[in-house]
Amino acid sequence: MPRPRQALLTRQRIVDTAAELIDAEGLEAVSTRRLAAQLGVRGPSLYNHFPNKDAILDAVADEITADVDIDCFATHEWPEALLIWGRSYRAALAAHPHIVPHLARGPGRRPRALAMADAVYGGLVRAGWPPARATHIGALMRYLVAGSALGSFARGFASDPAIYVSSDYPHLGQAHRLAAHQREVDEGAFELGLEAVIKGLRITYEEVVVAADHTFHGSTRSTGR
Amino acid sequence: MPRPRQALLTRQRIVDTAAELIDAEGLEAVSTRRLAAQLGVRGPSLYNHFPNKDAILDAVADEITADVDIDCFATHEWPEALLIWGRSYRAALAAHPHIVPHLARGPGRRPRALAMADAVYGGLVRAGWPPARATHIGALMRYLVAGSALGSFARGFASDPAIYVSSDYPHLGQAHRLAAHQREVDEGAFELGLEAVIKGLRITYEEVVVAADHTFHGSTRSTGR
DNA sequence: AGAAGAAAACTACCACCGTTAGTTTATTCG
DNA sequence: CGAATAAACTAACGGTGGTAGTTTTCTTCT
Repeated sequence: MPRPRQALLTRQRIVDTAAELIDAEGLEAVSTRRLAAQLGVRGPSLYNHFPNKDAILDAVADEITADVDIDCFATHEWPEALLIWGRSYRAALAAHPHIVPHLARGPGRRPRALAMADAVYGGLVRAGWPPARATHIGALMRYLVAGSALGSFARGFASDPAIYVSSDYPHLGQAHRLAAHQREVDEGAFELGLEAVIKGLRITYEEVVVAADHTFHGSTRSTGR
Repeated sequence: MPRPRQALLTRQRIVDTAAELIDAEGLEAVSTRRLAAQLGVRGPSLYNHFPNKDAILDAVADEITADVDIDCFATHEWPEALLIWGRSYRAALAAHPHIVPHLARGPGRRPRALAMADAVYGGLVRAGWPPARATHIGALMRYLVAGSALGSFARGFASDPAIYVSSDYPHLGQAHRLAAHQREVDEGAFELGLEAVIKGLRITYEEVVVAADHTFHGSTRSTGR
């Protein structure tokens, strides 16, 4: 089949189909040939629209982060903004957990990931956080979001109770039940962590930012508080 | 070459060589044929010692977590224990960051990972944390350790400044420098997170565990909230 | 309008991957 | 001593990401 009268593929259609395949069967199930088949086409045709497979996954990842709320950094104080952003970020990823391992490689050149990093960093610095601390906070939030959305903790436990009855693991008698409650566990752990982090950061903020500001009071530095 | 007079391979030698290869060239560089070549042997010979490639990676991962300090849960109060355990866990993984993506799939059947989960969970429950909370705390710590050891945040930024000068990202002007400071950033973020989490958990502990214990003082029951 | 060039599908490969089957020979066990 | 096991091998299977080159259609330029 040579060039068809009406193009069979679009970047958008490829991205959408890849996302469906990832959600349904996981990252490993996505091969160029399998994805192409789903699109009614042969493998190499994808390379007319993307330079390589990684670029396709990048596009999927970028799309998934499209509706993460980053405006909150312009409209809320930093602690509330972190809360809103973190929850919407996690929700976006948890809806497509299989893409998270790809996403965990870093923002790379995905435009929305960069815009997000920019908004977070900018918001925190504007609030008075020292730049290095702002970077740390952004990284820290990523750890929580990615780990929890991936479900890396509970998912790994087997649902077969026999594995955990060994006397080597006296406290893991109920561990097989984790597999069934994975979503609740990972969401609960995220909420616990998010709130603990923000509580802890408020304390640090008083010590580092507000106290320092008093020392140099009258400086032009904005504190956001 | 048939069976040699002296066996060429040992499980230990395979695991060590795999670990070296992973550290030197990353997870993707490890193929059965490549690993076998490094051992002076052909690919399929590995299957005389391991059932499949995944089992080799599991063994590497388990070895790496060998010297994580979990005794601290028997010898220290829970906040100090979390601090010691978290730091030694992170240090162990950060020494071999390329294995972290494999490890992030969960404890699976790796005995040391299970022993660790057992010690953490047992220690927290013994300290009075409700079982569900103890699970959450363990998961949360894993998120921090894995995310930070993976270097997932800073590593992803390109060292080419040109990418970040776009007016779309007004605050990322220095982002290209993150690539050079990756280790410091990820370690700093981990420390910030660890301390914030423990600060936050201390507050929660007072509210949830101590207060409840006063209410039912003298009872042996642990409370769900 | 007609030529030139780009675009989008294809087929045919390439080297590599994890894994299995079956072979040969050395060692170990009964 | 014979049988069974163990550890290496070769050969092969189906699958992978990706490239080269072909055909045809669509678009663009003169």
